[in-house]
Amino acid sequence: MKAKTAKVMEIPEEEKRLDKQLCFAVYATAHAFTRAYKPILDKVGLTYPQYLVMLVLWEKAELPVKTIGEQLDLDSGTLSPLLKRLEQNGLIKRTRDSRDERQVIVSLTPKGQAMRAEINTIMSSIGEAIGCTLEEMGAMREMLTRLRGNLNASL
Amino acid sequence: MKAKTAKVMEIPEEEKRLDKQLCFAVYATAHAFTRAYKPILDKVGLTYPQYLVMLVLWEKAELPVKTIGEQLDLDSGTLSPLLKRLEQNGLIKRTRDSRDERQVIVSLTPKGQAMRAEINTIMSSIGEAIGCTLEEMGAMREMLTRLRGNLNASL
DNA sequence: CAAAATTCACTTGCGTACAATTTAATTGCG
DNA sequence: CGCAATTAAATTGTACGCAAGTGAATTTTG
Repeated sequence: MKAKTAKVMEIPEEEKRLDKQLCFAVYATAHAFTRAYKPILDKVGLTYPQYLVMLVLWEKAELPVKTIGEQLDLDSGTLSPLLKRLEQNGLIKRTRDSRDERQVIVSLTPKGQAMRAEINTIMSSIGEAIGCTLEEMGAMREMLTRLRGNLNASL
Repeated sequence: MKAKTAKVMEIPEEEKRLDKQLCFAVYATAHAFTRAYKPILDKVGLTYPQYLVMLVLWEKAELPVKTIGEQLDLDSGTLSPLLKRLEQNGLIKRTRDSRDERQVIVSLTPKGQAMRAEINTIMSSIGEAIGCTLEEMGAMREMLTRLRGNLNASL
C-alpha cells in the first residue's frame, strides 16, 4: 500500500509573486466589495454579512439558524452574535421551534420585511460600482462557484 | 441644478437571490480558500493573512509597514497586531527607520527566510485543491483584479 | 524659521470568522 | 424502554478587518 505521494512540483519564481496568486485576487476583491457596500449599507444600518442574512430571509421569511448557516457557509459561532444584533435592531425575531426545541427559528419582523424595499437601490448602486457586463458577471460567478466547490471538496 | 439622479432600475426577482450575487460568490470563495489553506498553513504555524505578509516579504526581505499595507490593501490597524504576532514567532524583526523615525521597517529573520523553502509544498497543495486549469486560473485572476479596480475606483 | 498640516504607526472598539467546548434536546440502538 | 451517540445553538478564545482617535516625526507654508 503506497503512502500518499505528494507531488511537489517546482514552481517558477514568477508564479510565487503575490499578484499571481488567485487566492489573493479573491481575498482582496472580497474586501473591496465590503468597502464598496459600506456607504450604501450604512444608510440602512446593516453590515455586509448582516445584509447577506437579510437576503436569505427576504427569500424565505422564516428559517432555522442552521439553514441560514448552510446557505451562507457560516457556523453558529458567527451567526449567533450577528443574529442577536439584527434582533436588537428590530429586523428579526428568534423563537424556539416547538417541534424541535433544539432549533431556533429566525423570522422577519414587519420592519425587516419593509426593508426589502431597499433592494433595488442597493443592487443598482453596487451594480454601477462593479462596472462589468452582465455576461462577465455571470461568467465570473459561475467560475467562482465551481472553484468554491473544488476547494470545499478538497477538505 | 439637478441633484444626483440615481438610476434605480427595477431588478427582476430572480436576480435578487443570494446565489445570483457576484459579491457572495467572491465572499464565500474567499472563506473557502482560507479553510483550504488552514491545514496546510497549520503545519508551518501561519494564518492565511500572515502567509500573505510572508509572500510579500519573500519578494523583498525588508519593507516599511506602509508598503506591505499597500500591497495587501490592509491598514495599520490590521497589520500592527498581525506583525506583532509574526515577530513573537521569530519570523520577522521590526526596526524604526533612522532616516524617518515615523516608519517601521519590517524585515525577515533567518527563520523567516528559511520558511520560504515551504512555498513549493504550500502552492502545490493548494493548486491541487483549486482543480482548475492554469488558463482558467489566469482568466479568473485577471477578471477579479479588474473588478477590484472598478470597486475601488467607485469610492 | 515657526506654526499648521500631513504622515506613519499604534491603539481602541466593534463586528465578523472559526475552532473548541458546553448545554439542552432528540435519535438510534440494543 | 434506556442510555449512548448525535444534533442545534450558544459561548469562549483567538485572529482578523476597519473606523476613529492618539502621539510622534516630518513636510508644507506663510
